[in-house]
Amino acid sequence: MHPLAPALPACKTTHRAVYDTLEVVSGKWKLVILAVLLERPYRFKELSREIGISPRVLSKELQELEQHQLVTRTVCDTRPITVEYAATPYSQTLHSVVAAMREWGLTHHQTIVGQPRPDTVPLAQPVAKP
Amino acid sequence: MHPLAPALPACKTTHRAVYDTLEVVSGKWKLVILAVLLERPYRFKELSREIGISPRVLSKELQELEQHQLVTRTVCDTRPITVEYAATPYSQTLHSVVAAMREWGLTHHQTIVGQPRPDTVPLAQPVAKP
DNA sequence: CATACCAGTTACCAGTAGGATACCACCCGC
DNA sequence: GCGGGTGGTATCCTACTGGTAACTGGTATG
Repeated sequence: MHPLAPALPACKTTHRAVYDTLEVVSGKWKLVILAVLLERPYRFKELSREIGISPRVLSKELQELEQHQLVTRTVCDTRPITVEYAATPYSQTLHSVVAAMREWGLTHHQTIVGQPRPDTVPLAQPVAKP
Repeated sequence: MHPLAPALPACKTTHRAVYDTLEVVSGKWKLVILAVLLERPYRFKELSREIGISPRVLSKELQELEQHQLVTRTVCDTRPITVEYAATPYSQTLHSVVAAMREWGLTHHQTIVGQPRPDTVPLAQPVAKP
């Protein structure tokens, strides 16, 4: 499996590895953001609207992801200047994690609710609060 | 992929599914506990010592996992009574998530630190506090 | 009887994650 | 100048996460 990994006292190795991963992608949003960015690059506000996260929090999350080399931030020389966030090659290594969570979330939702999410519906934004 | 899944407006579907998953396994410990329990059943204190989590928090996490049908709690009729926690068949469906995080954690640690974790060392418990 | 282990529970408390809201600077079209 | 788009920051605040410590109640061991 991992050539450098030693005798593998399974439990210790496993739980520490999972713990290490969680330290990087902890919190309510990091994996969600990553999941979205792994599909295609997004701009800031676009991302904010897409997943429904306030700019303050999004900004913080993106900075942390950038520090961990999981996303890149590129300023595009357009008028209105736009900023594009994209998943890095390194974050591709998280793809299996995200994919697994995606699959599980889909089937779990059906297990609980008994029907798939109404994804294709016009999906009125949570309501733009009158 | 999922027969019931419709036209798949990829982004929405993905981020919601990941979000759903995170609602179940959020927090610092749930996935760690699950990772360990997926290897074999554990008793309460055993688990507590293994991953270094206080009884209060462990108790709460286990209850939540139980509510989500991800672990079972069985009281064993031994003297000192022991309680065994085990992963349910349903939690097996999370195995790919845990496995992916395990793998990522292992390689990530090497990427950052440059060497694998010293797993096999005697691994003095965080120090049993005198 | 004292001590120790089991599986928790309760009380207390600090740090923070994350939400709401407002605001800034920049550029465009009108 | 005004309104609307961009990408954020600043401020404030609350609820929750999670840690420590102490305590219960049962059984076993010295």
